[in-house]
Amino acid sequence: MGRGGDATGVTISEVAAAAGVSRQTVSNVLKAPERVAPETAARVRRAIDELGYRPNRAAQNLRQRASRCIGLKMVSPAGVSDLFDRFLHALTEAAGAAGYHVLLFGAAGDELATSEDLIRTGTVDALVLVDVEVGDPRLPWFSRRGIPFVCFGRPRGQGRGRFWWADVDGAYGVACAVDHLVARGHRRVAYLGWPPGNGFGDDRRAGWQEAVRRHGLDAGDLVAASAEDVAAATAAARRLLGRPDPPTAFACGSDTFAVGARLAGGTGPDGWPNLEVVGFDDSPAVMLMSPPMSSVRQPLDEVARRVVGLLIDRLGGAETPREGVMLRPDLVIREWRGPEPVH
Amino acid sequence: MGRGGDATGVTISEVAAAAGVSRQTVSNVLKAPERVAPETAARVRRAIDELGYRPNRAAQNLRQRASRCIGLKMVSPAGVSDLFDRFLHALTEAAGAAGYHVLLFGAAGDELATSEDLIRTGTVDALVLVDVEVGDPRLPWFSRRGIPFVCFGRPRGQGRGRFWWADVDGAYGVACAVDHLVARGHRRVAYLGWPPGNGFGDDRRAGWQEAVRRHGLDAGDLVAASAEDVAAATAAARRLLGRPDPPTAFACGSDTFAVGARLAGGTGPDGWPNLEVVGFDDSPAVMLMSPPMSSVRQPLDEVARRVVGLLIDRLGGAETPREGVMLRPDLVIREWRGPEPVH
DNA sequence: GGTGCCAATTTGAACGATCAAACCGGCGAT
DNA sequence: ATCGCCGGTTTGATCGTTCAAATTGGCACC
Repeated sequence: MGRGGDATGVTISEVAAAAGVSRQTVSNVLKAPERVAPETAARVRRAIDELGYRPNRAAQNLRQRASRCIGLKMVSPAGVSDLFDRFLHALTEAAGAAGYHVLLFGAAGDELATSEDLIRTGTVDALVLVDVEVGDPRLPWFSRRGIPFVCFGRPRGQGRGRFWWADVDGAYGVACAVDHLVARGHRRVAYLGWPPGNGFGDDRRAGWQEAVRRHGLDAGDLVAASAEDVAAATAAARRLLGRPDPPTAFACGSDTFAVGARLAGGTGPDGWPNLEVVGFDDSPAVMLMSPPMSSVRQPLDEVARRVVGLLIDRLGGAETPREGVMLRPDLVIREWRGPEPVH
Repeated sequence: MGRGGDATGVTISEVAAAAGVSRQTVSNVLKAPERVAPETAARVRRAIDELGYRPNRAAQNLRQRASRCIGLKMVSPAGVSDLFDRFLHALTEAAGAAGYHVLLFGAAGDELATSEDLIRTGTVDALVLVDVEVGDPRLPWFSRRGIPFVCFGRPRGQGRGRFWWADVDGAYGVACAVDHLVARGHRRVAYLGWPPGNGFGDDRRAGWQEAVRRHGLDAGDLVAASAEDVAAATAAARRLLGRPDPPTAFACGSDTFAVGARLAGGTGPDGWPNLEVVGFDDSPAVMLMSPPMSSVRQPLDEVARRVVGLLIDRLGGAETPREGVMLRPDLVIREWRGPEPVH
């Protein structure tokens, strides 16, 4: 169990001496037990336990030319969604399960240079990129320099097959939201999200479009866009609601839009909101609304596992697949209190 | 500028050969330039740039017996507050400014064992502990084993002077909230927070108590407690509001309580809430309420800087200070829309 | 001209692990 | 008896850096 004491290192040589074997045998006991005679292994293991030996990570890293760390740039906490937080949690767990650690680094300064430095110094073996934008310059830049990375978010506008990525099918998620609202009896289901040009924004809007067509609804122009903040979203939703044949429900590109839409709908005399709205991301804020809001939830645990899996394949030298992984989100349905849809 | 190319290592020996000097001289150019003749230094620097040399981190770590990483256990994202997220961001920046990186590790398994392992293997030099509880077992356990750590949150119930910590004065923050409400004309200011026994909960309640006394208000028993979730908080606030002389405003232990209190107060015919409430933590959710809620904001950037500063002192061998740092939060005031206080 | 000293630079030896190759005794096959 | 082989173990070298001590050349001083 080790005698506790100070945290300074017991080396493999000390263990070897204590067990009366060579360094290499100790190493074998830990890394390739099948090469060691059982009784020798037992003796070595006892010495390891008694001395509390733990292999020095820096020495391993130096020899093996790997840090078993993956780097992630910290992004500023912004907005109501704790998406990054949850992804980070999932990534930490997934990486840990694969023997890797997550090393965070700051946003200060040039991200490209900082990232390259982490790789070149061997501080991390690879990078995880989040918030991948249309034509994201990081992808070709890292790729050209041989910097291993995997994206959360499919690369758009630069050839699918050239990078490794995992992503969530936003179109499918919004389509589920529409399906749900239609099943609840709504016929005029609007969409509120980002203006065109934003990659995942376009994707989510396309999901609404597809579902609306599939259900044969005459809601083709019930679409609004705004900046992703509550005030702007409220104003945009209000414009749609002011039309002669207003929507009775909204599917939204994010929870922030959804909060805006619900505010625009106002509340009835009983205090319940007038407008049924489904959000996207399932942020903590939407559960503590009253009544709580349904929202599309991204399978972040699975995304993180896939990202780590791809990373390990990539580091293992697998040049072949270079393919992305698309995952399906779930709609988290929360009971509605408010007016039922009427036609 | 480096020729880019693959990410594999250029070593210090290659630079030395290119510049026609010894390894050590290259090292000196980087670490102790005053020992090197200017023209030699220039030549070496040119070689460094041309080859794109970057020192190997593992080799440095091995030689210097330090990883320049600090470990932080990822805590599960819970509740409406993005406190951890923001602290993590601040810590990453503060650590980066001091030449350290933040290494995250998962919560799976035994935290004590996992943490000790990170230290013993030399993966991290020190730990940052958050969510320090009353009589937290981690503190004596790490301390006994010589594991360097600094807490965000003062250790309670185990001798102030024995550990390094930085914390935010919650009592002061709540007192500010009360002062603000009193200045706005309220005379019956209630408190809603955690039941007694929780360290920072008691602290924050004490701040309310002190302020209420100082203002000579007869609000001594206007205090309620519940679990920290919106439903429970709403119920608890409702009980206070149902009394013969109900409070006209609330100071709360956290934003979650505050959301509950505002919900319990209900809204008037104009849609604005009836009850003026001040929260704690300034989470993103409170800004997007309507009207946005005032809240006490913890100075997390400063906390992180102090934590890193203490850590470096600690690692530098400073045994003397062993003192905590107490920081003052700010009240973020947001314009109130709703009934003015009446007596 | 020898001595001492200083600045500038080099050499040798770690740091702690692991890889590759060598070694060793014993046993079965030839 | 010799050879080859094999499981088990050890030896030597190496990863890339930095610390500590040694070395060099130059210059002033007595």
